[in-house]
Amino acid sequence: MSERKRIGTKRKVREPLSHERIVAAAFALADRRGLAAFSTRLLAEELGCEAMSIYHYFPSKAHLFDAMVDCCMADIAVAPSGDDWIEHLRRIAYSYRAMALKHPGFYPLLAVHRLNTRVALGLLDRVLKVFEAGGLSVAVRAQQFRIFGYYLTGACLDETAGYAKGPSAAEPVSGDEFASNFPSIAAVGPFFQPQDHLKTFEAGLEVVLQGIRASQRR
Amino acid sequence: MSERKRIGTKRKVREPLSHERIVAAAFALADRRGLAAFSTRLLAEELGCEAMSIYHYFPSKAHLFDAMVDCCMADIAVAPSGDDWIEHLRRIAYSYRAMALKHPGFYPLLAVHRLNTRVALGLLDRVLKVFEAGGLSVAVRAQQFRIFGYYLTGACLDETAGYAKGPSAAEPVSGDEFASNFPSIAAVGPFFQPQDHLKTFEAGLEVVLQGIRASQRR
DNA sequence: ATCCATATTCTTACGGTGTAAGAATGCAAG
DNA sequence: CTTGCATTCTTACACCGTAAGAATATGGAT
Repeated sequence: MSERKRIGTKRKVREPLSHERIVAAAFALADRRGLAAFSTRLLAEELGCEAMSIYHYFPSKAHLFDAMVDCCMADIAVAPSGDDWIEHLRRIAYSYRAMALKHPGFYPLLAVHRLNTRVALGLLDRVLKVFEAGGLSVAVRAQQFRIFGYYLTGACLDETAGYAKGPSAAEPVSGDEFASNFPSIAAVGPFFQPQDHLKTFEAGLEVVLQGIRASQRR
Repeated sequence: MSERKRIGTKRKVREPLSHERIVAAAFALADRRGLAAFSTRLLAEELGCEAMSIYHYFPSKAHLFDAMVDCCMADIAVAPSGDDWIEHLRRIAYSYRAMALKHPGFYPLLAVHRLNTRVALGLLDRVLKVFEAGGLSVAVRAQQFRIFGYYLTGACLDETAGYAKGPSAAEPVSGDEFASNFPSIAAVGPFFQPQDHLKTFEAGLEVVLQGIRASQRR
């Protein structure tokens, strides 16, 4: 129905390519089929174009991934939201997790990606300012910032690519063998369900935040 | 000088292939050149054979990776080492980190790998038994076990593939721009050196262990 | 020693990948 | 319409994992 589709009465059934449309399609493909299945040719198919057309917008697959990382980072809300800096960190943590869960297929790449674009550095800088606002010395906030990041990365990685989801060629161990050979795992199995993830994330986050708050007195 | 090299006076200059030799060469290649550069053909070159010869020992690259994961898991010491279960967890954590740092190039794969081999499940089972020894209820130990794992994964991932080491196509931001646009990162930069990693890991680990101990009273 | 069965290694080939080079097409301004 | 530029496509190359089967080595039976 859009006017641009019928200029010159030629059937131009496709939206023209753009950075935004390519990134959106890339997320759709990565999150639906997984990173291992991601390829420029499949992405082109998703976009209704040829693989090389993508290269007019991104000079390489790595640059496209950088743009996707930026898109994720820009999604994380770090605007100040109250007077308590710990509460501010808590909100950042939830926002970060929400971003990861929004892109479960792509997140494992983000978790191991070098964050040296301006967008990503800007986010890290703003998070560090929250630690500054808490009055932590430079050495302490360097340390606590990293610990905060360790926890977020590990938690989100587990929720998106963890024990139950990562790749492996080994055939699954049968239920019977499981119960007899790995009884301790079998016992906690019922508590490793998706509906428990949020509570677990919260519990760990509170411990980490408590550690950060305690570091204030140093 | 070994006797098998000169049977029949033919120059048989190469050790025969074996699971162990292939896994060792795979670690050497992955840790030296990184996972992105890892290929069966390069591995074959490292071994002095043709790529397809590897397939006599491992039915696929994924199976080889599984074997490498098992090798890493078997490296982690979980033998009981005293009466305090928290101290036991602490030792497991240090052992886990040592394993990760021993294979910095391979660890990022391990971090996102599905752990469903018997060796890996055996390790997880033994770690869970430590939580049982602490007297935690099944629901609580399921949660605390995961939090423990989140922290270890995130910390080791950062030390092996973190901010400074992951892949990215973006050209690095210049020092000048860094100082003026990302002053908070620039301030903590001097405290992001490898020699600080161990102290940071320890600090975060103690916080997590404190949370685990606190969960005992529930 | 010879023969054979088996284990080990290599050769060749196929369909996939990222992407370099340049040709074809579309479009907006003169 | 022509010209120039932005956009898209075609073709091609080197590399990847690995299927299929040929070549070779090895160790036991005769």
